[in-house]
Amino acid sequence: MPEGHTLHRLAREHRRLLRGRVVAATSPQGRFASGAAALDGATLRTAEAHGKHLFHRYRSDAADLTLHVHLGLFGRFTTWQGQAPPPSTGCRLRLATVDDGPPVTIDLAGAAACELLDPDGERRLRARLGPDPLRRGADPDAAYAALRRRRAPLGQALLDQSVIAGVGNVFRAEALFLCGLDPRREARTLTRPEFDALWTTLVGMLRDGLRRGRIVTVTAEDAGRAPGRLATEDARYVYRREGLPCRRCGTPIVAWTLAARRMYACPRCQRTAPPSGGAAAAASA
DNA sequence: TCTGCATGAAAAA
DNA sequence: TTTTCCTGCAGAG
Repeated sequence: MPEGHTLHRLAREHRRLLRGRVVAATSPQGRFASGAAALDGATLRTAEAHGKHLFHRYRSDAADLTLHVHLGLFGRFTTWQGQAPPPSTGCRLRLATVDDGPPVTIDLAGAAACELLDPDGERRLRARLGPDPLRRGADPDAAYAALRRRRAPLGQALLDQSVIAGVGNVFRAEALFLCGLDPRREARTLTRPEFDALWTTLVGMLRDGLRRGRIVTVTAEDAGRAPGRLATEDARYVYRREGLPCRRCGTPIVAWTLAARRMYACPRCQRTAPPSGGAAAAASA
């Protein structure tokens, strides 16, 4: 489930449950044994997310330590308050409070990255990330400038974390649908008004995902009922709906592989052509 | 028990 | 552009 909203939600949860708490850190699976040893007995100062990256900031004796986690496709955190079961065999990192407060245990498994970063390492990592719509001060101009530099298809450019940090496969498909944009168009042909609508849509979707804890893009009007109660497959317009009728026009949704990921779109609702050939394309369609 | 698949991204070729 | 690495789960056999 990890797109940007998931990581911001985890950061918030970890701050709420662990900020100021002393933790015991272990690596039951063993692959983060040395890192866990360094973290053991440290106090969490804060947790934050940038795109799909999560950072825990700890103070241990005199040293400051930063834990960096990227969940990748399979990673997941599991949290217990009170008694926790034994860690699963794949548990890379277990954090468990050892102070007098209420007991909290957080397990991490399947992460693509779980490492301690020094300030320089974090700087290099952050330099590769574009603006994150969920972070204060996110600069849409930087995202637009990056898109205008790319010859790659818009659908591909949107997954590039150096363009906009936090957008994943669900958000890209749904945002492009809602904005009526053809994913195959060259990113650099995007006009400023088109980009502004796309950015606004993404900000809204990410914030909504952060609030709900799940991705629901279908409006109550299009769903015909309260979207909060929709089953996952009914909560989206195009993502994983190949062959099913578009909720707006009834045309079957199409899917293809773009930049090694599945891209979904409505061939009728998403054929906005670049401004130069727009009128002719629309007339012939 | 085995297989395939998943909301990701880096390394290799 | 292809391969590889993370793990857990559902569905098939």
